[in-house]
Amino acid sequence: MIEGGRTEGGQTLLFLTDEQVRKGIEAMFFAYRGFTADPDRILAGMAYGRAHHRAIHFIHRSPGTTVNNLLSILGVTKQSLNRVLRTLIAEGLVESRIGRQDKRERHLHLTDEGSALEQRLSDAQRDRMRAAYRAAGPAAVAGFRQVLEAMMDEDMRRQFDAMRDRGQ
Amino acid sequence: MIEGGRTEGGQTLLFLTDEQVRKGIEAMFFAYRGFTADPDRILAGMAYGRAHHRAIHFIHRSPGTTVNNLLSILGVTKQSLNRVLRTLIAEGLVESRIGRQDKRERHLHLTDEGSALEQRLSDAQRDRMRAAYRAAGPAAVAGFRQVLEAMMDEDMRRQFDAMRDRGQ
DNA sequence: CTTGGAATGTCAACAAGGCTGACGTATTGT
DNA sequence: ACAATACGTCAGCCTTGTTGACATTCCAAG
Repeated sequence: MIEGGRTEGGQTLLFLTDEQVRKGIEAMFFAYRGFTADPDRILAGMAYGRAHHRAIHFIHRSPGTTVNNLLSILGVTKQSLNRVLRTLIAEGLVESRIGRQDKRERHLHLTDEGSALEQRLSDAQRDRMRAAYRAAGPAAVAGFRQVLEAMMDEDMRRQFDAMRDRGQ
Repeated sequence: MIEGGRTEGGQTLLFLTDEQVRKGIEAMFFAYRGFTADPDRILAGMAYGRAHHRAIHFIHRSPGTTVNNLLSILGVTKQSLNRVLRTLIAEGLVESRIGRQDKRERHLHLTDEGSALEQRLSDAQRDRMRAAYRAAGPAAVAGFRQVLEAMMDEDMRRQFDAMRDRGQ
């Protein structure tokens, strides 16, 4: 299906037709829809959307992160993020603590209620991801991650790799 | 990194920590950003957006497709799609031909100008995808596709597989 | 100690692109 | 003749992104 060859130098060559690459593009499109479908369904009833989910996810992932840090991870403007954070704080899902060293900074934490929602959302998303992983097998998962990482922008890859170090 | 085992029955078991699955989720998030970044940049100057890109892509992919068909592929309402199609038709990028057998249907085609834009957009996106494929290697690409397909909703997978048959 | 700049918050206005609901018009099939 | 289908359109709403302008608070350098 996808042909690969090796030169003497050991460099991998891929003989990819435009058609094969296009299938990859479309797979990405459809898969991302599935990827967001479950959290979207959960959030549909509430006054929250995908933007709230993303904020909650990364606050959960990096408790105490600053607004600026979150900004660069999410890749949106502070005004856009602020609107989301404001509602989350007002609704008691997120707590914003003034920094101790630098009192300009706000450190963000999930409240118990926020953690509960995070759990609900990520459970749904993780279930789907886990099912996909199981269906595809370990080798496929490794390849999946490799291609995704190669598809990121430089800055994002750095962010991602930095999070890898801190993670697990 | 990701451990896999096999039972006697031949069924693959994956021992995935929540952490590993979460990394997959975040990889998906960051990669999708990269995935759309290039077309977004191109479209930023024009009066078009991601929605126009998607319509153009699938009209290019299935010339003569009907509005209803496009609707179910894109997963949006007809009002939403109509807004996009209206501008594309008005700007002369898309042509809408009344069906011959069923005159209620409109068959959509790209004009030369529409094809030119499609080319620009997909060139950028394909370059990135191709680079990622090359960086990751053939085995990784196969795995990538397997996981993506497993991540889709049922209906979408059917759509996708149907397009596979017609494709290449 | 003053001041420039950084980090944050907030207001206003706007646009893209989703959505629902309602309605109109051809056309087709029963 | 009539119901259903395919499509277009108007109106209004929501989320989430954008820019621009401005206030506040604080750190750090002069």
